[in-house]
Amino acid sequence: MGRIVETEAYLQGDPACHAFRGMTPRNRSLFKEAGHAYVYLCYGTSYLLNVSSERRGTGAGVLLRALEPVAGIDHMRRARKLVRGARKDGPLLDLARGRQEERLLDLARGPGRLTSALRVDLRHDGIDLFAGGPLWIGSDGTTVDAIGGSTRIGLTKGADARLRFFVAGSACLSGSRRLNAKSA
DNA sequence: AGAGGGATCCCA
DNA sequence: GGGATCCCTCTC
Repeated sequence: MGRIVETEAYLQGDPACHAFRGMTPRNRSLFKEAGHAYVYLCYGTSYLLNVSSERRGTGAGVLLRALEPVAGIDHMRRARKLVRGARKDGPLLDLARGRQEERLLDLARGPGRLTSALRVDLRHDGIDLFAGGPLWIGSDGTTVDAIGGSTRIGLTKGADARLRFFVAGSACLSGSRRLNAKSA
């Protein structure tokens, strides 16, 4: 379990949004009612987790880019060591091949690390994240002092839109120092 | 900063 | 069916 500290919005009519050219087999979860998972494989190396954010039929979502680990730290550590050896056809567990222990604050810092730490993959694509399922989002009532904003990371199209949002001052943010300034 | 990695989707 | 593209990560 972790606290979401960094997100990016992908809107209707946004060239960077996977739904920009309409519904396809891959992106169909983005068109679900707000609150459903859209998971896809990025660069052949990382699963990325998004949350659909509009009414059914409108393709838009929010990418979850970083968590501050809260509970289940050991599970995350173990999951993060599997990245290199985890294949569909092979055994999931191969701790001996894992890298060295990772810093707590880095466990879910970055969208690919986040899914790696939580073991999110294509099985979670399309599920309702507010229905008490195996992967879920909720509130513990925590509030934050300030939300920062910046341009989104890793894009060519739509790179100027300031649609990245983060908990100002969090130690668990991905992105550069400059982008993580309160208002970059 | 460079390589790896694999699915996806557009346009022949 | 080819090829550019991609919401990244790790290791050097």
